[in-house]
Amino acid sequence: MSDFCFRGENVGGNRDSATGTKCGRWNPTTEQVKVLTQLFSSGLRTPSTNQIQKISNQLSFYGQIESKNVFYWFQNHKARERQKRRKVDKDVNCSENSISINSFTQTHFTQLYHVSEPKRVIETLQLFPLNSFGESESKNKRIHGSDCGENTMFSYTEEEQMDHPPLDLCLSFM
Amino acid sequence: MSDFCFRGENVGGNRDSATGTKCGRWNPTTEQVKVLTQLFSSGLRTPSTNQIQKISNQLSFYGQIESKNVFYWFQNHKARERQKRRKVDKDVNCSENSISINSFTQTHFTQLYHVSEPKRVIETLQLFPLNSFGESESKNKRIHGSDCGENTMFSYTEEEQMDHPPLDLCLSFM
DNA sequence: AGCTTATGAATGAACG
DNA sequence: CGTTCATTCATAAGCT
Repeated sequence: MSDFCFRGENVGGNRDSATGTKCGRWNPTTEQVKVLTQLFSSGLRTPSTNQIQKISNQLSFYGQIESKNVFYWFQNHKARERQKRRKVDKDVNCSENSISINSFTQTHFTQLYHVSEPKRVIETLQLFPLNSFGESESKNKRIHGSDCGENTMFSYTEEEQMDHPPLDLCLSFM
Repeated sequence: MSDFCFRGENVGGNRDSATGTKCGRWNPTTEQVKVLTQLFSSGLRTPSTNQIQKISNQLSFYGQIESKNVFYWFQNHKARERQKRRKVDKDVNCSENSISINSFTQTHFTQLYHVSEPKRVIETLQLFPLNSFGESESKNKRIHGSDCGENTMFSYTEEEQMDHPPLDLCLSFM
C-alpha cells in the first residue's frame, strides 16, 4: 500500500521554483520532514526565532524553505497532535451502543489534558548524530497516525546521496 | 436508495477481505451519509468537538466510524460547497498578494485575504433543544473567560421514520 | 479495463 | 493556541 504520500518531494534536486510546479506553498521534502519530526520528537515544540532561523537555514539545503515554514510546521504539528488526541480519546467504544443514549450519559469526556509534556527539552538537543543518521526506524511515523497500522515507512534510500551537509543542527542550535 | 446496502458495515471491524488490508479509509454507510447530510442541511457547518463526539457516537450504530471521520466530513463538505460556489462565481479576482513576510514573529501578517463570505447559510433554525439544560456538561468554562454560546442549536425535523434506532441526535446534541 | 468523478484524508497557511 | 480555510493527495465508486 502506498501510504507514504509525499507529493512531489524531490530528493535529488528540488526544483527551486518557476517550473512546472506552482510554488504556491511550501512543499517539504522528506528530509525536511524527517528532521523536523525528529526535532519535534526530541521535545522541541516552540522554537524561538533564533532556532527557527537556524533550522530553516539548515533545511534550506534540502530544498526551498523559509523561516515561516518552520514556524508554521511546529505550530501545526503541535496543535494537531493535541487535536487528534482530543478526538481519538474516547471513540474507543465500538458501535455496540444500541440506543438509550441520553444526553447525560455522555460522561466520558475525560478531561485528561495530560499531554505529557516532554520535560521542556534539554537546551542541547544532541539527539541526532552529526552525520547521516541511518533512520533505522524510530520516529518515522506519519504525523497523523491513524488507527490502521499506518506503516508509512519511507522507503527511500539515501545512502547514495548524502553529499549534503551532515545535519549539524545540533551544533548550530545553541 | 438501497436501504440495506452496507458497504462494509461490519460491526466487528471494517476490513476489506478482498485485499486483506485492514482498513483503507472510512466508508460511510448510506445511513450515515444521510444523517450527516441532513445535519449539514440543517445549518450545521462546523460542529464543535462535543458535537462531533456525539454525532460520531450516534452514527457508530450504523457502522464503524470515528470522530475524525465526522470532522473531516464536515470540513470537506463545507469546503467543497464553497469551492463549487467559487467556480460558479467566476470571480476573476486576481488578487496577487505576494506575501513578503519574513518576520512572522514580528507581527501578524497583514494580509487582507478576504474572500466573499458566502452569506452564511440560514442559521435561523434554532428552534430549541428538546432536552433540558445539560447542566452536567454545559460549558467548560475556559480560563479565557470568553463568552459561552457556542451552542449551535439546530433542530432538524425528521419526518420519515427509519427502521433503525430513533436517531435521537437532536436530543443528545445539546 | 482504463479514465473520470466523488470524496476521505492530510497538511500548509492563516485567523481570532 | 485552538480553530478554520484552502489546496492537494489518494482512493473507492461510477462511467464510457
